[in-house]
Amino acid sequence: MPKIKIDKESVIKEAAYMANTIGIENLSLKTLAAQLGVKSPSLYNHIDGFDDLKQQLMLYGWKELENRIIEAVIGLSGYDAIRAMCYAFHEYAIENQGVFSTMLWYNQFENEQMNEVTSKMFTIFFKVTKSLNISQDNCVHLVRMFRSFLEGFALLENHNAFGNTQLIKDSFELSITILIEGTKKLEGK
Amino acid sequence: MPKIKIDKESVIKEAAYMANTIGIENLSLKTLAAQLGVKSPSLYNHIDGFDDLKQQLMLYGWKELENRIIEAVIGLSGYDAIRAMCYAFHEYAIENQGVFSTMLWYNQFENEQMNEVTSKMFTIFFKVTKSLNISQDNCVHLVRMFRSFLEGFALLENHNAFGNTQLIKDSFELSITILIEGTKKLEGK
DNA sequence: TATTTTAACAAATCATATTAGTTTTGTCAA
DNA sequence: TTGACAAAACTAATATGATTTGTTAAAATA
Repeated sequence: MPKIKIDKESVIKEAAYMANTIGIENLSLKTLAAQLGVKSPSLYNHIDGFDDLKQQLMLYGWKELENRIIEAVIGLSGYDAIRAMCYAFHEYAIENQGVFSTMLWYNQFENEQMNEVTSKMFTIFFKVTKSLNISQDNCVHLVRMFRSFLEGFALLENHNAFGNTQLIKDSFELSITILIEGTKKLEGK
Repeated sequence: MPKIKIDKESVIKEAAYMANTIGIENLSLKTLAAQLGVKSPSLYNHIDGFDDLKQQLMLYGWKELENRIIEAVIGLSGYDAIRAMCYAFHEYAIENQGVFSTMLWYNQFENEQMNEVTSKMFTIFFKVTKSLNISQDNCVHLVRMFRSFLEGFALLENHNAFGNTQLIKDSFELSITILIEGTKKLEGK
């Protein structure tokens, strides 16, 4: 019988899948290894332990999200582009709850890779806001504002912190509208 | 020599202190017990395990924050009140990082106590927005928007996800201004 | 084919949470 | 004052999962 073969990519992809389906809090090296058909020590040939796995998941997620955002923004500009990016962010966060939670939690690892991957993502945002005749400083503030709102909203929604499910879409829509209206006031400043 | 005596309150307070100083991820029953001068099994006379402890921390935090918010809003009304509440929220979240992270993470426990304690807090917010001649539905959306932004911003700031430290206060200030300006557009709707 | 590398494995170790059962301490009623 | 009792500490044991170590089999390379 041939040995089961895994590699870094399959480990991370399976971990992402499991995190999204059974929840990040139920993901362990033991269950992940079992799912892959190996024993948990074998995972150490591909990752550097449990914390490293979660960091990999975080990087994986930011890259995936970046792709989604790039796709979403194609052919759009200005406030339409901003709105589309926000919706793409939200959609990804809701559809990939497990991975998204690592993206929230493991942004504290201030290494090269991390800064690179998130800055790359928010650079797209940044470029759009700069096209709106808003000062560089204010663009930084705006990106932070949108990012804070988007991460906070998705976190709360994923944790069922909002009551009525139906109204959540309305809340998101209205919030984005308010943020964009507010942003318009910064034009020329 | 008399035995060391602890009770539920001292356990939770010490846990809160430790979470805020050494970080929630370094808090364990072992270290907490050591800090209190007892052995970890003794803690089970006062709490129901580690998960319960974190849930208690979460409740403790929301109650503390509620008090801060109430204090902050005294004598103020309308948008001044909203602004003051936002600053109080931010200040608490930054000064109590460990406890705040349990408040973010453990809002998924959808039990009575939890709903009660957060709804109580956001009811204050809610009352202020209603005084602004904004429809009930839109008040719900607004509270969610502010909450999302506030939790997201503090999460990111606490995790050093923003670069330049100095500009963070400016980002917060500008963001609140934008949110409030946007809110004004809902008056009469 | 012979050698080297890769990566899976079993077994052992470590850390922490948790449980079970024992002992100490203080309280309160007889 | 004393003896029963309850509360809450303790020790010892168990369970689970991460991690380390050392072994081995398969695959790759020369």
